[in-house]
Amino acid sequence: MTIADSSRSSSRGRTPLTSKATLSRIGLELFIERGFDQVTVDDIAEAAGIGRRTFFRYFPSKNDLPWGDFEALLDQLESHLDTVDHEVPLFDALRTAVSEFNRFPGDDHALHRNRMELLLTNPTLVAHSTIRYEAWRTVIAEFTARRLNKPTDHLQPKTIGQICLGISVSAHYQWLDQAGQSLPELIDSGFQLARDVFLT
Amino acid sequence: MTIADSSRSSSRGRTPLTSKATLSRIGLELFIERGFDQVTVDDIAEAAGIGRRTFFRYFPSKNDLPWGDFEALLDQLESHLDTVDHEVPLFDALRTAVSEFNRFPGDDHALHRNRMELLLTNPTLVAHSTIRYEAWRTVIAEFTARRLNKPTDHLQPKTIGQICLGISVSAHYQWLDQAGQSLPELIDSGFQLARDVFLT
DNA sequence: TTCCATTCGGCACCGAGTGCCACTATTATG
DNA sequence: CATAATAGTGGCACTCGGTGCCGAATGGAA
Repeated sequence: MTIADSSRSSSRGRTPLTSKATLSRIGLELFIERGFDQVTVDDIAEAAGIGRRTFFRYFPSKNDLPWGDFEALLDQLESHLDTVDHEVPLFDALRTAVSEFNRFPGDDHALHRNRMELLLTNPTLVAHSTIRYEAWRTVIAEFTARRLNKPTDHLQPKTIGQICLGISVSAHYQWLDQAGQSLPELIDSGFQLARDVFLT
Repeated sequence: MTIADSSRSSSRGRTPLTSKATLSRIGLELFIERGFDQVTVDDIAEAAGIGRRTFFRYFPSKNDLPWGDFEALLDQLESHLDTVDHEVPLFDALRTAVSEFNRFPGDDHALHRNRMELLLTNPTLVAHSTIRYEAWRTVIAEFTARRLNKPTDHLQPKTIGQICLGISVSAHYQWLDQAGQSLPELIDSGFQLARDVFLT
């Protein structure tokens, strides 16, 4: 078992000095404080009390730090989609799922906002995000493919995946630009506004 | 005037040893032959007969090489959109514009295919592409904003920009996967298939 | 010829990321 | 308790992309 795995139940071997979650938190703090490009991996490693080499055993790159446990959120989205009633029209199912995927309970609003500001503002992170987005799109595409009775790699589900991501991303930017608006509602609006255009 | 500018009409100073176009061609050849990650900037500089330092005066990064003169294509898209009749529904205007933007005359099909394969396959290039895409989306968003009588930074035009890009990209992937299909037609289909979902 | 603008490219440097390997901590086993 | 097996740690050296600096080379203009 490698160190990158979250839970270690097998007992042999040295105890890890830190965790992905801890490193992510420390890194995020430094990034928010000084800016992503002004923080080196050495800085993070030092702040976490580990060696630079060890850092790269927890995260494959500095860019992955701000994402935290994105996979968990993805699983959440996936299992939510599994439970959607078949009576619900595809459009509404997607709209609701994407919207709810971005509803965060109470107190981590500020943190989440800072994280998203980083991810959507810094050019390096914006570029790197494409890799994360792919998994997200796949979840949408698979659901859509099931609903439409088509293979996952068909043009239609793939396109819908891209579109949902596009709507979500552009709502995020809007959310960052203008404080006070609810992200889920912005996403919902995005779906509606897009539909308006598609109806000519 | 800097070296990055395409035409140099002012006469003073040393004559440039090469050009962006030449460098792009040389780089692309090497990338296709050996793979993007297997070619270093030193390799390209050597093949072009210039110093490594000079390379970075022509291109800000190795990642920018495969794109060639993308700006020219963008201008083309923009000026095409300027001439679209106001009677044409927005959806059709976008569908046609994006589709035609990806119609390439005759003989550079193979080259364009290789270039796109590189850009859409290599992770580094996929990541870097986001930067290029932004300009593309802006062209779409500005047109849409004009049409809808809304500010460019409004949620709707931004979202439409993202969506058109998403449709285009997913059609590109389809085009790469299955030979023999026309890219413009795939894009056209993508728009239609997306519309189908949006109509529930 | 001299001046000036502009390109060239070597050099030294930085930061991300990797392969290698010895070291250390921890648990299982005899 | 001793020892083997296992897994994390981190130093070292290296590659590669990218940048700042600065002097050398080039070619038109005065």
